[in-house]
Amino acid sequence: MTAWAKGTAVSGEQRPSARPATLHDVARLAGVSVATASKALNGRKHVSATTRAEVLQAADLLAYSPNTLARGLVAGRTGMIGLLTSDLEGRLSIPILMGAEDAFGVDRTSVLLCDARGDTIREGHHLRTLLSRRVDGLIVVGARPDPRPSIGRDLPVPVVYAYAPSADPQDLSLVSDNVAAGRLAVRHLIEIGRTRIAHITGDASYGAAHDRARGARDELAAQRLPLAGDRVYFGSWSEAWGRNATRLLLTQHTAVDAIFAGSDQIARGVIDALHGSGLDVPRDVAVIGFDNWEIFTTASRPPLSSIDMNLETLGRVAAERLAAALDGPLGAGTEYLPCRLIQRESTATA
Amino acid sequence: MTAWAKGTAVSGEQRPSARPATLHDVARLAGVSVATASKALNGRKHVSATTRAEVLQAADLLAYSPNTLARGLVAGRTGMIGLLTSDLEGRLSIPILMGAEDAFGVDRTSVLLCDARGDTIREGHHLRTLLSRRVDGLIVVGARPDPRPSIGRDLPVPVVYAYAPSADPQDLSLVSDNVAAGRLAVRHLIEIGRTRIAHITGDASYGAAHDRARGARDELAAQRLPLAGDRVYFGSWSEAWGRNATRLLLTQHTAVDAIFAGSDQIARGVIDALHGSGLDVPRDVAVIGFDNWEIFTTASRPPLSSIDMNLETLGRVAAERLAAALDGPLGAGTEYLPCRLIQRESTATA
DNA sequence: TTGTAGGCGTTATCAA
DNA sequence: TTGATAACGCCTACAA
Repeated sequence: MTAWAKGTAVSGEQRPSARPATLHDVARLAGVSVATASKALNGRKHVSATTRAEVLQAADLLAYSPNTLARGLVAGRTGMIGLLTSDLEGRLSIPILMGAEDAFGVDRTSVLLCDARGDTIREGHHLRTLLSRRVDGLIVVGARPDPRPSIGRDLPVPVVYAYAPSADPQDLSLVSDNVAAGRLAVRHLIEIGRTRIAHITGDASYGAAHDRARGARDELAAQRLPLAGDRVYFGSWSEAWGRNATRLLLTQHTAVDAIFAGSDQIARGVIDALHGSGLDVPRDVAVIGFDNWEIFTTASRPPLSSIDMNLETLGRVAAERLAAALDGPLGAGTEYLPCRLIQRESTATA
Repeated sequence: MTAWAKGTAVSGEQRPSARPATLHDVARLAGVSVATASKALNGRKHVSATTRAEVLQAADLLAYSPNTLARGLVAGRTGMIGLLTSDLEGRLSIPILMGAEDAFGVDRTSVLLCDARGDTIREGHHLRTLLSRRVDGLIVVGARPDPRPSIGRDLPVPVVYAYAPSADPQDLSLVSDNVAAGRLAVRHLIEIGRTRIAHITGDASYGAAHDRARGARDELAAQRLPLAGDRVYFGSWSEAWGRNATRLLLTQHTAVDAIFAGSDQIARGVIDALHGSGLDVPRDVAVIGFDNWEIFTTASRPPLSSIDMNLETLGRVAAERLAAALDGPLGAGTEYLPCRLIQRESTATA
C-alpha cells in the first residue's frame, strides 16, 4: 500500500513543501523499474538508449536530485570530511577548506566545519558528532603552529593535522616548512643586494618563531653574512613590538639595510618606526613580512613583500592524503610543505 | 548468511580498520533485538532497567556510535545545514557559523560550509550538492552588505540570507541595521561630549555606507548638531583614504572634535593622520571605527572604539529562523538586527 | 516488556 | 536489456 500523492508529483517542482522526488518516482513516471532507472541515471551499461532518454526526461521533469545519504549508506562512504578547527576568525580554516574543496572536487566531497574555539570539551563533542555522521576523514587545524594534543589514536577514520602538528608522532601532520621559509626570506633580501639583515619576530614560546629564525641564520651563515643586531629580536606578534624592536635595533646598529619580520603585523610596526626615523623603505631598509595577510600587505606603505604559507596547498595535500588513505594506510610523522615568496615594493630592487 | 567477523568485534575498538559497530552488533552482544536496543539507547520507555543497562554496556564495549545518516534517512531530517558563502577570508562566515552552531546545539546540527568564491557557477554546484545531501536549511552569506541575487525560489528547503540580503523580497534576509549603527556611533560621540563630528567612510557604491551615513546625519539632526566638514567623506575602504580624508578635513575645518569612520581600517588611517597633525586621540579628536575587527582595534594606538555587527547573533538568528521553518512558513523580507558599541580608549571620556 | 517486520532511498546482484 | 530483491543502519508501529 503505497502512499504516493501522485497528483502533485509531476508538478511538484512548484511546491516547496512537496517531498523531493525519489528514484522510485522517476522510475514510475518513466515506466521502468528502480534498478533500470538507477542504471540509466548513473550512466551504467546495459540500458537501451531510448530507456535512458526516457528516464532522464522523467528525472528532469521531477527535478530529481539523488539522495546522497541513501547512496552513502550503501556505499559505505559519505563523501563528507570533517574540518575541526579552533580558528576564531577563519583566517586559517577558510583557505585550508578551499584547498580541500579543490582537491576533492566540489561535487564529490563536502566539508563539515566545526569550530571548537580552543575548548577541549567542545572539540570532543564535535569529534563525536563528526564520527557519528560517518565522515570519510578528518582534518584538524590548530590555532597556532605548535604541536597540539592528538585527538586520539585508533579512530575509525583517517586524520590529518594541518598547520599545527599533532604531538603524537604516530599521527600524520602537515605543516609549513618554517625553516625553509626563513631561508627563503633572507635569500631574497640578499638577492636584492642587502647584506646587513636583521630579524624581528614574535613570541619566543612559538616554535615557528624559532624555526624561521633558524632558517634565517642558516642562510646568512651559508652566505657568510652576519646577523645585523647580533641577535634575533623575539618579542610579541604585534605591531607595537615591531616598532619598539626597530627603534632598539636602530639605536644599537645603524648599519641595517634589511629587516625580516616574523609576521605582517610586526612588519607594519617595523616600517612605521623606520619612517619615524626618516628612513626610506625599501631604499634605505628593505622589509619583508610573514603570512601574506592581504589586509596588511596591501594596506602597507609601501606594499609589503611577504612569505605565504600556502594554506590552500596545505588543505589540498591534506585532502589528498585522506583520499589516499581510503585504500591504503595513512602515513605518520610530520610533513613539511614549502612556503612561497610574494614580492612587493617593500623589497623592490632600486 | 551473515559475514560478521565476530572475533574482532568485541575488541574492535583497537582496530581502526574494523567497520564501526552497528545497532545490530550491540543488540546481538546484549542478547536482545535491535528494536529493544534502539529503545534502550534512545532512552525510550518500555524497557526494563536491567535490559537497558545491558544494552548500554554492550554499546560501550563496542564503542557504538549511531549512524546519523541512517537515522536521518528514516527521520526525513539530516541535522545538517548548508552555509553558502563567498567570504574568502572567513571573517564573516566563521562568526556566523559559530552563532548557528550555538543556536542549534553542537550535537543536534552540523554545518556544511561551502565557499563559492564569488563564482556563480561554483555557487550553483555547491547548491546542488547541498540539496542532494538533504540539508535541513541553507544560510547564504554574501561578501559585501549589498543585495545579491537570490539563489532561487521554490527550493525544497528554507533559505536565510545573512549579512548580504537577497535581491528578491520574497526571500528572508537578515542584515545589520546600519542606520541604527550610524546613530549609535554618533550618539556615543555626543554622549562623551563631542559636538563637531565628521564622518569619513568608504566606497559610495556600498549601500551600507549610505545607511550608516544616514544614521549619523539623523542623530546629529535630532541633537541639532551640524555635520563637521559639511559633507560625508565617501572614498574607499582603506587606511590610505582614512588618512587622506582626514588631512582634507583638517585643512578645511579645524574645529573637529570627533570622527566616525566607516571601517576600522579607515579609522586606522584617520588616527594616523591626526597624530601626524599633532592632535591627540581622544583628547583633541575622538575616533570610532566600524566592524570591531580585533586585529585592527587592539593594534590601534590608542585602542579603537568600534561598532560590532554582532555576526554571531546574525548566525544565531538565522539558525533560529531555519529551525522555526521546519514547522511553519519562513516569512519574507529583510530583518534588521542591531549592532553594538564597543568602547575603547579612542573615545574615552577625559 | 520484548520481538517481528516494514520502510527510508540507493545500489548491486542476480534472474528472467 | 530489464526487473525483482537483498542489503546499508536505523526507527517505529504493531504483535507477541
